[in-house]
Amino acid sequence: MDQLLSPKQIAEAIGASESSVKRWCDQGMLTTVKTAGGHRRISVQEALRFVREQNYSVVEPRILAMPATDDRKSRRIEGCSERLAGSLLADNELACHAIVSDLFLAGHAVSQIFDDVITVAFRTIGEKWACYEADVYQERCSCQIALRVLHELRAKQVPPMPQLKALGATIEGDQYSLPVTMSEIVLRSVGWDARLLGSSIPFDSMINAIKRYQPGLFWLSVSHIRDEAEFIAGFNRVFEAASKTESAVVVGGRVLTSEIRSKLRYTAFCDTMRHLEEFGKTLSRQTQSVPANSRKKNRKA
Amino acid sequence: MDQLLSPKQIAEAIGASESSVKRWCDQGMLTTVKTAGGHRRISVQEALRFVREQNYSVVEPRILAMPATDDRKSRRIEGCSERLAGSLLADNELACHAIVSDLFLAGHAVSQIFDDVITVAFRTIGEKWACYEADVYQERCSCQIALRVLHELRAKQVPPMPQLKALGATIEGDQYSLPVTMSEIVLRSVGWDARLLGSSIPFDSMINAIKRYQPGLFWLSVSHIRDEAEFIAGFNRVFEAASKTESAVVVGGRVLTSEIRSKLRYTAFCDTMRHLEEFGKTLSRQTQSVPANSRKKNRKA
DNA sequence: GTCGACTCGGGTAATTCGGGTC
DNA sequence: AATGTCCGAATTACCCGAGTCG
Repeated sequence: MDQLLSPKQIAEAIGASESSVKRWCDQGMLTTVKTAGGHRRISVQEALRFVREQNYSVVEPRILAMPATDDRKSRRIEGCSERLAGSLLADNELACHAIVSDLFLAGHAVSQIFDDVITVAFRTIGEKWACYEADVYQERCSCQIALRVLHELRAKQVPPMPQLKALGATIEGDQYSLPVTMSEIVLRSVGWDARLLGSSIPFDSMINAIKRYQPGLFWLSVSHIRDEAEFIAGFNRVFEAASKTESAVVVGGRVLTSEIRSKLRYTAFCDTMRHLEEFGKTLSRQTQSVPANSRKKNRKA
Repeated sequence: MDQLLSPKQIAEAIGASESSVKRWCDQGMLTTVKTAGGHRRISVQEALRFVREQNYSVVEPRILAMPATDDRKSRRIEGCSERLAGSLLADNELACHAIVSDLFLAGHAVSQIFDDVITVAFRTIGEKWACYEADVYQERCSCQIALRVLHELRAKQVPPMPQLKALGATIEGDQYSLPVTMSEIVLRSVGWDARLLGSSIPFDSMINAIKRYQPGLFWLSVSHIRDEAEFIAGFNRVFEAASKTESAVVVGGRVLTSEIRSKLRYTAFCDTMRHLEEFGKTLSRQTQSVPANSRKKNRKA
């Protein structure tokens, strides 16, 4: 468990430059181990000692603190879902932010981070809950933390262009805001000006919103259905309204069995965030090129 | 995340000279951390706390990552609720952030911003909704925006000290997350390490959380009651559990009529965020001074 | 063994320190 | 009493070709 960290990681953790850390090592303020090739390696304990004593300062930006810190592995997707689940259950918000933000900065697509890390972590938590190893409040508290992480991620995205409107919501009685928020961020990552109406929106209100905004895309994340017949009827009314404004309708959610889906009319069903990303990308290319009388460049590759 | 700034950057941000900042640091008016080489570093939150308390004006808000406009006019509370309601209904998220940031920078207490601006704005929206001048989706969409604004505000607060634990939640069936999130921020502003469990938490789960965390304060924001008798019974069970761990129990919410309140046992009922702030301040002084065998200074003036 | 990412060393430019003075 | 400016010494940040890690 005693991980060794490189000067660069230490530098990131305490918000200093790499060369400062190297200098501190060489001055003996920070005890190092050397690899065969002469690279400096610092143990987590030593780093923490340095932060606390040598220098009465705080570890601020990153993980250093509690969770088993990581190597370049923090840039890899593998293993992150377990670490995230652990940090969520341990109520370690800082670590959760660090895990996701590292992956994002390393260039992973948000859809991938969501599918392979966040969704998996919450599946793990859900299983523990089913086995009575975790309480409801832990799951809810984890959701709160995750929402804050998502908000921060959203704030880091480049602002969308306004000509590609998308609207999203969950149906009445469905309070699960995590998936629908992830969808919003995924769509924004591929150029849509996606706006979340919110959770638990009545079908009639969705129709009003579609009429007013005339979005190119309307998405619905369904995690809970109160009344199946009512849902099917309401949903198809939404689809009709969307047809009139030529809005694509995308649905997702694991409660939508193929049996239910067979009774629904929609433009696309997305199993994963990756699917949604692909669909959003394709549709935006079309939407952009077809009515684009004004000769505008397609956004960057 | 929360990065550290040098005295020069702080000086630039608030339009003072570098040596003034250094002096303030040395006098303890600004809490600093030091690099191994003895250079001062100040966190963004600390800088914001300082300008808020000392009524300094921020010349370069971007350095402190604030979306503020900081016109002189926008520092007054009056008129802000109307502007906020307008910006929310117009879906202008940036403007909403700016309104709140300006007030925050100008030094208004968060409790005041919540009571006199955000709550009032949502009351306005609610009235429009009742008169069919606004749709459900607008109200929900406004909530989404407001939640993001609140999250950002929360991120700008100085991190709480861990010895003052507080937990909060809404009861099962109550999905109104705005008031309970505002409560969290208010408590954090007066020194509590407040954590929101989430919305719609079953009473049993609250009791588990109280047993595990043993918070000094437990708060409940009640915006909707499904079954009155059930609520009263469940709530009083929570109060009992809280008594065993000597946790204060605070409730708020306009659906709690005096008739219902008469059947509840609690430590305090708070009508407004200001009340909550006052109560939180008083209780934290007690909690802090009573078990303080270790002679520690009360947090600085 | 190849390869991309990281780290080494060392040099240089830009900041910051502390103190004294206006 | 508080602020702003100036200074030599020390510290930190940025850069880059060669070597190392995984």
